[in-house]
Amino acid sequence: MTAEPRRRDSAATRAALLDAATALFAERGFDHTTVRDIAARAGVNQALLFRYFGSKDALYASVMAGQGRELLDDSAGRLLEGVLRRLLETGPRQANHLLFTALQPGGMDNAAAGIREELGDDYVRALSTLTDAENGELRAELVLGWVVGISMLRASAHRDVLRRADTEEVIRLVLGAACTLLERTEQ
Amino acid sequence: MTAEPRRRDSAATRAALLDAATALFAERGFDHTTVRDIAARAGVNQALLFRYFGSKDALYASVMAGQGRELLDDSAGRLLEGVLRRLLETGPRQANHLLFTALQPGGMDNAAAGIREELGDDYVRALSTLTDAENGELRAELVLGWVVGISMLRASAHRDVLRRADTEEVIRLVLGAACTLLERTEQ
DNA sequence: CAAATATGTAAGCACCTGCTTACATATTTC
DNA sequence: GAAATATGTAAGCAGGTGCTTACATATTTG
Repeated sequence: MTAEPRRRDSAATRAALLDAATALFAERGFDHTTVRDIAARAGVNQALLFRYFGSKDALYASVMAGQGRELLDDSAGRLLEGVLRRLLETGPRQANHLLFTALQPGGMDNAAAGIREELGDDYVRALSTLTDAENGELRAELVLGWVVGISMLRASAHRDVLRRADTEEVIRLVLGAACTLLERTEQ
Repeated sequence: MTAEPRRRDSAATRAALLDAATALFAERGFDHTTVRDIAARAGVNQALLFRYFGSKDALYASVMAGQGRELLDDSAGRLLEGVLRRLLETGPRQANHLLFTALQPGGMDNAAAGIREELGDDYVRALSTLTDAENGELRAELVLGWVVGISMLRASAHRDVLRRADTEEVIRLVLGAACTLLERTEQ
């Protein structure tokens, strides 16, 4: 078994491209990330991006398919708390979380658009299980919106109140307010 | 009395450009609005955009200076309700309100960046007068984040729960939850 | 009226973008 | 080992972007 890295390894370069794209899309958003940026960070020729993924949109779709649901890994009850904690604990640099690049308007072709739609639905569905009010979907959507907004503000270059704030304090405040919307609190 | 429109009128074309830019930035965001789009909607030659405003960034700064504070026109107590109502009552097309284009990451030069900073501060300052908790600023920032997130979700192409929802119902839910943050509370 | 100035127009430049092509070199297959 | 294939590289294309320039025409000024 030769453990030496092969001088050519399609799987490795594919993975490097995916990692670089994930990081850059999260940092800068879709529009402000160029295929040359991605290839450079991956240490790879940019033509390979198109050989392995076909287009920038398709690469974005791959990124979202792999990473977009990471925040959903919590049990239903602790979902909101888990989402907030992960959001608040990520470094300021990647504060503009991937999920929320999906909400930016315009751009994006149909392949990527399909992924976006599913993703939002998944979060809303998970959140709406937390309440049995008749308008549970709306309540869940409002809570999702809160998380989105907090993420946006954290990513905003000039506003640092949220970046400097204590994680536990933020979680306490948000959960306290949100539980008036999601009637069943964490168990 | 010549009430006839003059064949050449710098003030009028300047205003037309400003109006067109305001609408397009709100609809599509900064990046997805081109100077040619703006000039076309204004019915004006695009070179005039640069004669009257200097650059696309400077035009954006002018737009924000003029319109960005429109949501602030309410008395302090009713601020949140007023902001929400205006937000929810604007047509879906311009749902991506101007204020929130300012939160998109990257891009934007220094002229525009200065305006953005002030703007957010104004909203937070207005909101933080509503609570006397020691971390009032953080609480205000969280509430601002909620408004931002709701606006983002409304603007998102594929999610229409918030667009179809009853305005009064949304306001009732958000105010009910937010008052646990902004009321004169414990501690 | 004539000169000076303000306003409008068409064309294009320099740069960046996603993407493609032609080719070189490594790796596998027979 | 030779042919076939997989992987990497350099260069460039077509289209879009913000912005500039050279010029035409309307309006104001003396």
